Amino acid sequence: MRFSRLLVPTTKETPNDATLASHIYLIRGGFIQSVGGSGLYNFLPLGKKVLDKVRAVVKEELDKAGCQEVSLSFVTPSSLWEESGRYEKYGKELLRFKDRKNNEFVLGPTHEEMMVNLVRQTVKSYKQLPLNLYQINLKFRDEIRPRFGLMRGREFLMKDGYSFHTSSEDMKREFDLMEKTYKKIFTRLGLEFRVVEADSGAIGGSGSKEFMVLADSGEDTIVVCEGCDYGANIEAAVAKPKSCDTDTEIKVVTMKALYDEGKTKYIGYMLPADIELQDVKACNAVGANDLVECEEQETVSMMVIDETLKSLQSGNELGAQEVYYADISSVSEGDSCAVCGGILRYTKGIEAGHIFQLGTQYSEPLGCTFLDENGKAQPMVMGTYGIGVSRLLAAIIEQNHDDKGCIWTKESAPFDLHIIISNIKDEAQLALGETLYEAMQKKGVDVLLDDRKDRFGAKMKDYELVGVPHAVVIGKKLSDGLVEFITRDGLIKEEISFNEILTLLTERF
RNA sequence: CGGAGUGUAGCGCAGUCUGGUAGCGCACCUGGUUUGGGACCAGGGGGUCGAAGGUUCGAGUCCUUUCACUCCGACCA
Repeated sequence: MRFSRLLVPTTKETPNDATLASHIYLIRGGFIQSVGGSGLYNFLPLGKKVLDKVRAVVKEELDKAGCQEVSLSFVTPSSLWEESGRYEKYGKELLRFKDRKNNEFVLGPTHEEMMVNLVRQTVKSYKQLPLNLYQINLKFRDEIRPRFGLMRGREFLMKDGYSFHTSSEDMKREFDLMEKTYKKIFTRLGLEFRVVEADSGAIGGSGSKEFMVLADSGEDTIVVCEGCDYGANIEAAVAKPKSCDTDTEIKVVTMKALYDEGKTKYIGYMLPADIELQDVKACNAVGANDLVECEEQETVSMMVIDETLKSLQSGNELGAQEVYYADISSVSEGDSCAVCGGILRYTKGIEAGHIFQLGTQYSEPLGCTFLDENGKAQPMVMGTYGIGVSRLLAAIIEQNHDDKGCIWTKESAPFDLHIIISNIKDEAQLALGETLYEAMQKKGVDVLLDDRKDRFGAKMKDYELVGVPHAVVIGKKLSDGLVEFITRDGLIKEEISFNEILTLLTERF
């Protein structure tokens, strides 16, 4: 591609709403364009190229693991969501609308219902299982507060996969396979990441793991062990229980739990005074949709006692109708690892992937069953696996940038090689540039030739902003027989004889 | 949903207090000079001032209503 023909609106100025490096450089580098704010973006040619490259890596690894790609209708009849019970539960993030015949639809924020519907209509026998289907398609979530560019847009590209099994053992085998596959994907994309234990959130299910790209700007706090590879989202992290005895000081935190149809309950949470209540664990412990803070209550309808106090507290003296024990304590930095006893630390991560063991949570209400060897109908056991593909672009830049711009990794870069002709009026420079450009193209290297009339400085700034891994600069020193080979990561410049540059490029690419 | 703020050219902003025919930088177009770190000179195009209503001889500016967006918090791939 010739730069002079490429639509890359790079800018000097940073957009005023951008605070994150990935947001700033994706806009400034002309990869994406904001659509009237509010978390919607157009992908310009460069952004689309990167998106396609990332998508290709995801697809390749999934296909190798035996998954099959499909594409589901983005617009989904509301009736499917009513069947699963999520039409009520999902809340305002779900964009609902009507067509001209007044039929109700939703714009898919995730596609469990749609995929289960597809499978229940086509799969009837245990002989057809297991099955792992996925798509890489648009999702829409009407986020309360979209921000950070591609990190949290309302419309985004997501890979969502769903597997169907005859038993939970087989589902767990697939779950492990997906963990391995995801690790390969993130490794190929050149990301530093950590697989952590996670809370299952609104999608539901039991075991779940998140793939966290490590970056200081990440929105999630994760707990990692210094001694072993234990890692967990702070919402799900567990530490080695601290020993408690009758002298341990106790506190009770009162919260209001919100349930379907506007029902509320007051819950008392009892835990050691020096440990903070972990909200997500606390919410899960009582099966509520949400917890809100409230005034202290004289009586509560339910008392949840932290497991560390199990042998010491009965809870009866507090007058609660029901008493449960659960892990509701949060993990602090410096706590001991439950696995190896090492020291736990906090770090920040970007949630780029999430895999769940779903079980029969969707297959049962939606009647997705198969006939087993005895001809008996059984609900399929499911797993679900997601990757935020457009978010990955942001994650790659968060992890790979400097104060000049993007530094794309090999498998994500919009081009393999960037050739800069310093002054196109210099015939020798122009001729060498064209020669290299043609030779590389013939070889199948995706090369960008900066043949614009601009001055050297402007071209160099654009190169640094766009962030292709390698560049050749053909400039002033050509009169001494030299060109420059640049590695974007670190901006390392090597002077090469113009006779040898073609050989070097041929070897490297 | 709570708190704060902003809507004026493609982008970034001034002008609003004190009403009087729309301005700056970047970008864009034309011509010329320039070519190793976002060039310079000269000329040029581009706006129902977020929307609706009101006050006034006259509204970007004052009043009322409304919409949108941004930032800070509680939720999420």
